[in-house]
Amino acid sequence: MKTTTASAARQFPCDKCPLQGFPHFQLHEKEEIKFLSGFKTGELVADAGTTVLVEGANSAHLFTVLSGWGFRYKTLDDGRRQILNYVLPGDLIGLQGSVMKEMQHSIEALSPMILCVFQRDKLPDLFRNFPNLAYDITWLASREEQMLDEILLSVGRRTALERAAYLFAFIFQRAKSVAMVKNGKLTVPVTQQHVADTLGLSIVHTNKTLRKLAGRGALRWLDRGCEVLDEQMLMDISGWPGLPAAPRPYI
Amino acid sequence: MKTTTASAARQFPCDKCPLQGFPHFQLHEKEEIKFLSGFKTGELVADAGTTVLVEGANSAHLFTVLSGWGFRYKTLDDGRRQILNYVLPGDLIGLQGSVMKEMQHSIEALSPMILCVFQRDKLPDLFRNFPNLAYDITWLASREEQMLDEILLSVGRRTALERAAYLFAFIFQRAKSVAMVKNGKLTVPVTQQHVADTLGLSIVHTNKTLRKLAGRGALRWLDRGCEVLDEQMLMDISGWPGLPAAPRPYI
DNA sequence: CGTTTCATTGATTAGTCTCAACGAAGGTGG
DNA sequence: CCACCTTCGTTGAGACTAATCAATGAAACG
Repeated sequence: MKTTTASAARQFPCDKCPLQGFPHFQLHEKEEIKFLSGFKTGELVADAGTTVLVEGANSAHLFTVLSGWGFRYKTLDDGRRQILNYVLPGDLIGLQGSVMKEMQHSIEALSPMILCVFQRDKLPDLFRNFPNLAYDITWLASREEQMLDEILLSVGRRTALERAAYLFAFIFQRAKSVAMVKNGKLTVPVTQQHVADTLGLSIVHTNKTLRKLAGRGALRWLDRGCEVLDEQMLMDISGWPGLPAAPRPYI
Repeated sequence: MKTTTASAARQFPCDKCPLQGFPHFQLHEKEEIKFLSGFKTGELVADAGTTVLVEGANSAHLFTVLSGWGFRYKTLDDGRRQILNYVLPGDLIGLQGSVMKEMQHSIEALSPMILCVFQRDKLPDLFRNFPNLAYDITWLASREEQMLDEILLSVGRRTALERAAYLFAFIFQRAKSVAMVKNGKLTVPVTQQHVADTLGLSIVHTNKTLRKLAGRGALRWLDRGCEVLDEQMLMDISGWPGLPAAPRPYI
């Protein structure tokens, strides 16, 4: 397991945060940006395959993803792994570690990532002086919960084919909202092992399920990733109505 | 489907909140209690089987459970149901409906419940003037996320027997922390259909799995509920390390 | 006293897992 | 530059887990 590579370079001052550019992202007040500039302690560049946060660590910082893909996961003692959710630009990670005692899950980079690093001990300060930002954090926590609800429904009650279709429709829509979809197409940088650990299936059965979806033209498997081709077909197969398009905050 | 029964009677003023009595629950400041008294609009008494919150409703209030059992769930179009988590005294429910546009899940009472009802539109006021309470809400949202992480790990990666053992160990510990366990025993007011919809299994297989656990003496199935007998055995079977015993807030 | 809900059980079927093997691609070191 | 190794995707066969179908009994209810 690779360790994270820290980088002191700060390429993105908060008033030029790259997240500002995304369509549904709510902008901050001047005062808030000023505070956030101090709240932010730097940037972390993580290579693909890197573990960004480890379960059990309590020294965790708080991060916002500026670019790249990652995933949250938990493992059982014997090594069985469950991927809980994927992490995309705009997502806040490490809140559990800040609010509770320690992180109960790990986070790993799927692609090179740039993370905005916040100072955990200034969080009370944020709550005291910037109620709107505090509300934003709560909003983001609620959203994560809502995503988990839907993922749990899927893993618990959908068939393998429906589950796989849901997963890629879901990822596609999330990616679309942060401008990662180019020309209606998207390449998700995962292996089939990742997909298996997300869906709660074996890797063999995952392969057979993905081939079915590929056979229908819903997606195509590439070198080391999945190209989503037909969002609508995936939604039809899974019976998933899609994500509501609402304005969203970020920190 | 029964509808909820509203009750105007207010039996519990905030300074005598029954949740104060529980061991790990953090107490509030006087000022906070004063605010909460205004934040609270009344109490809701729900009978067993009653739907407290419906998916899609956006008029939802915010509630804290004062007593009784409930569960959160989602359903697919064809009726397949997934129970997401159980709801016990001290839990805050309806936050998704307050923070996002609308609820994406429903909540139903398993036993008679008493809920503390809050006025959703005063939530910004709370964030503005009571940062500690705002932090508490975030804490509770984080905790829900953490529970969901663990449930998802279980549904995705544990065997049927491990899953069932985990479920009742988990419920037992949560119930213990709010003094619902008497003499080391607990009766959970669920049917096997509830258990099946929690574990992502069919009802037939759930029955066979529960009989195995009963055969080993870990639990006993009663009239309409499950009596947890051997917490340690359930933890051993599931390989679940248990809940951390930390002080927790409530609203 | 019929009706409904819930738990239970056996038989059969379907879905998924494990085992095993192999090919393709990429990386590494000699 | 090539031989070797590793990772990843793929496929088939057989075993096993869990779903479905079907039927029954017990208790609660109106």
